[in-house]
Amino acid sequence: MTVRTRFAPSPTGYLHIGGARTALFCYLYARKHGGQFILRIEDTDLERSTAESVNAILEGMTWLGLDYDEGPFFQTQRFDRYNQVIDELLAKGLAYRCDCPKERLEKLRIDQMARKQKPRYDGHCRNRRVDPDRPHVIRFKNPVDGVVVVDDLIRGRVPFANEELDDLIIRRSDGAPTYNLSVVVDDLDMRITHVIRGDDHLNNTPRQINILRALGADPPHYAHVPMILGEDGTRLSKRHGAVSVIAYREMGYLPEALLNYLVRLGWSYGDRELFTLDEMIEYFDIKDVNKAPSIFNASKLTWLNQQYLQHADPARIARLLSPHLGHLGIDPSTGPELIEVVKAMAPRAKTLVELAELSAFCYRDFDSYDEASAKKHLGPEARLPLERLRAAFELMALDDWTPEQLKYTVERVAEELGLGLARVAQPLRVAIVGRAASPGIEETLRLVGKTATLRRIERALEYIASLSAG
RNA sequence: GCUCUCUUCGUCUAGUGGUCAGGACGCUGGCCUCUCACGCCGGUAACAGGGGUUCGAAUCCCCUAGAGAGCGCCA
Repeated sequence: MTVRTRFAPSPTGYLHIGGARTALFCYLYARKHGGQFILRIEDTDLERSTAESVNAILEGMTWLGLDYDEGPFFQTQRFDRYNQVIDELLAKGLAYRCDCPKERLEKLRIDQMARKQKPRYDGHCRNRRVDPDRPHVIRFKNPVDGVVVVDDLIRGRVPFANEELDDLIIRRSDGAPTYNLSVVVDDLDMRITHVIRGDDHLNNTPRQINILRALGADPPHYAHVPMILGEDGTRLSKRHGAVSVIAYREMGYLPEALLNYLVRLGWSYGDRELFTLDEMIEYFDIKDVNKAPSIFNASKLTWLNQQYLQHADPARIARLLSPHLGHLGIDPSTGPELIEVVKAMAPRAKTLVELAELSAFCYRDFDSYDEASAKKHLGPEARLPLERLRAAFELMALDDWTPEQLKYTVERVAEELGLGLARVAQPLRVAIVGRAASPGIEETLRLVGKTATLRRIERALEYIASLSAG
């Protein structure tokens, strides 16, 4: 039997970090076994489901590169099928109509809580005849005794006593089927072999198995992956900052970095930290996933992103960087070749956003000097080196404005003045970049270009003069 | 409250009866060096607690504590 997994988010928000990891695990497991990965949108909650959320989820999946073989399927388009199954259950006496008013249910719950019992439906309508023409819901007749065992690929054997379960609603009074029913029917119809999903569904699983059995089907394999928690150890939510996958794209993260981070959350392969998607597929096994929840650690993600930024194809990074430069009001076509800028700057940036900021000096004059850098390198003693550099640069032909010539020129000026290279290169760097950090000085000069270099040296000289005057 | 689940450095993890408890991120000392980043060498820091079983326990059993999830006409 070929492996078939599915990712089944409900479109009530963006694709979040936890969902993305579940999707990744489903994807990897299917790919590893040469099976199929299916996307299903669980939108039976008409109240909260939105088209925007569907788009956001699709966008997230596409960005991450988690391509699915079938779908997206929408549960709202399968209501007829669910109702057919519900009617079948009804006809076979495996489900029943219930018209218990909400007040009764509410009172029941309060009484049970008061008696320190788990709130459960008491089966009041199990053997009553409820008029089909009056408002009612359909409940599944859960077995009253015995044990359901969830044989989980990650948790192991988890037995549940049927007496802990109650007769859950499978069709609402408005005729819409509920989650537990539609999931079961879909997984069955879509021939899902491995249900890989969040930990929060473990308690639902025995109910679903019971429905499956009532339908005469064998349950699929289950794997419940632990949750991802925020820095404070509570369930990841908006107040922990960015939780949507798309937010990470906006913050300048690479999809492969996010994927790499996510796969290592709850899973490992020896001491290995870096994985390409193909390597993940090769090494991943759902059985190796940890049982304990893990805390989302942004600094490790950032480190991974830097690793990928360092080794990614410059042409691709250039493409991804353009919009971020745009946000800063920079048009890359107005300056040095973007790909050259990327080659020089990308290894020093942690995100695309940072890369854009660090690269801005190549395209426009900076606003002001970094205070500490100016204080350290643009004192009176910087005047002479800068003047000599200006003179030397002025004499250079545009054709000679190459890293080799520039390096030679800077070194020569230092030599002539009997200064260490740092005493010359650093003032120059602050003069043309605005701060004391940049690629090698010759590379920096080349990117800035002759005109801007001379203009900025002039500015630095004025700055130095203003210090002694002021 | 009830049911289920989980528990190794701050964080992600390796470990499946005998290890100086390993790696990674972070933090940190140093080297490299025109600066930054990278890289390299080093440091920091953990078996939740208590009982057993065993010659020997992070590893097996029990209890306690803490954490998470579920208990909806949400998914």
